[in-house]
Amino acid sequence: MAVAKFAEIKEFMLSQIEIGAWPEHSRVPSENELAEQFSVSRMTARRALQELTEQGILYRTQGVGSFVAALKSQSSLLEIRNIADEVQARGHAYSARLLQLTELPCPTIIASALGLRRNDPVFFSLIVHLENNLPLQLEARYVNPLQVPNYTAQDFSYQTPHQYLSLIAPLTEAEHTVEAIWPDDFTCKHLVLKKAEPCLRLTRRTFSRGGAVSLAYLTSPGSRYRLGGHLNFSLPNI
Amino acid sequence: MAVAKFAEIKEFMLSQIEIGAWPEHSRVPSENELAEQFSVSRMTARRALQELTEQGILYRTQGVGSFVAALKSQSSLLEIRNIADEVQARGHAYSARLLQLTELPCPTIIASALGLRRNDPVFFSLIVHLENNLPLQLEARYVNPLQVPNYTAQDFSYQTPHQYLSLIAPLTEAEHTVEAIWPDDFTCKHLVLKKAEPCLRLTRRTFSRGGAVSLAYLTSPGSRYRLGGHLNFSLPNI
DNA sequence: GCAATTTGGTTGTATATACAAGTTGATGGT
DNA sequence: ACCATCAACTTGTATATACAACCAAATTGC
Repeated sequence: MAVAKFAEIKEFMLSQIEIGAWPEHSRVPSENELAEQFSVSRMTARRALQELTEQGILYRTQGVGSFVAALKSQSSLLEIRNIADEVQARGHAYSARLLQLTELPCPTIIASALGLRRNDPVFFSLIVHLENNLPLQLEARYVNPLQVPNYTAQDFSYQTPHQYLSLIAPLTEAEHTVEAIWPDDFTCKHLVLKKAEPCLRLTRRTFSRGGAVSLAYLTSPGSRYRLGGHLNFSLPNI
Repeated sequence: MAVAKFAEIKEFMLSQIEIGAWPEHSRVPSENELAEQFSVSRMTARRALQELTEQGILYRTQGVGSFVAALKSQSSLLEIRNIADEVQARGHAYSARLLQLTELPCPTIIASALGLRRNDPVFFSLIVHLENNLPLQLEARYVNPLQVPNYTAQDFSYQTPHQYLSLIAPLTEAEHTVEAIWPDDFTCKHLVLKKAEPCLRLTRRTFSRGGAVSLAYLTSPGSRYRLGGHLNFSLPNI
């Protein structure tokens, strides 16, 4: 068997969800309906539903049916906090200042991280995120233009890069490192630090189905920001 | 059916693994053997094996058999790096210096984190972890004596608290926050920092089946240490 | 001795069937 | 109008069966 039948059904259902044909919380075909549509036994259709449920794509209720789960928890493992949501969750005012949004020749380090070649065009954005008009985070982000061709046409005062990228290239994987650094003058200036202080720098590389999407450096003053919640460490440190 | 048969088989297998009857990488009964032992069909026995495999408890190879997975990945979601392993993985020499290991009255903050009452007895350890004799991390840890009554009797030059706790009270949950801080004089002294520099402080609260087990403050110089790999953020920041 | 083949055991996929357990809505009767 | 019952449908569990894919060791042929 070239590819298993239950896998075909999964692929079909995933595509329906991705293109929006089956929106969040909408009902998906029952085991019996899928079995008939795909000319398989109920147990095979069931397996597809089952595995999608285990992946957090669907939720099911005995006696009721199967439904598309909320996208945000499409993969709870990959849930990444969006700083705008964080700020608003605290009841504070979120705003952003776009400092730069251009295409530039790709530096070597970025190229290897994004699977590009040196001096290939790459998109770059530089944004300050503010909480109650106080700078909270400086975001420097490189974006793979092959994955997100319209990146530079976006209005990032309306939505954060993270929000936009989540729509265009849904996350399949994310890689992070966290460092404590001494900010350079440029960073100090944009974070409005009267004097230098320890900063937390989160380096985040995100992947979608097609490969690496973006590499972001998120720098926050230690006095104003900390990472929290459940962090899980699963790969070796450097 | 009071409890599903496949669940009974899972419980049995888990208990065998937990008591050590089935060590790591040892072979477990095949689908057919389990089916016969429990008087169920092969498909039911298969389900037990399958689910344990999805949980990372077992690994299976077609044509060969099913085996107990390495304990460290017993729950990949909760895999927490042990600094001794990290250092040794880099091919460097790991050592530790035990500065303090006592019982003391529980401070208020610690009490609420561990589910104790203020001034209840709590264990406290203070350890410096060294890489090639250079201090890499200062570990201050409070341990719930109800969960780990023999904590103060351990020899932590032989194994790290993390290793010991993993044996006594296997992790079911972990909560972290990461901050960039300015180290105090005490920390500077024990990390042998000639002058103060930004430090990464990881606060880690671990839970076992019975509840909160320990609260650890892990402080490392930014120049010598960074957190890396796949970090997943699933709960709100402060 | 060595290589090719066979054999037996294992996991992987798929089917047809049966019944249990839960939800919902319709159909009643009071 | 209200409640109880029932019918239809859903997911959950379990079985018996069949064949495919794969691996390791034994057997066979040379």
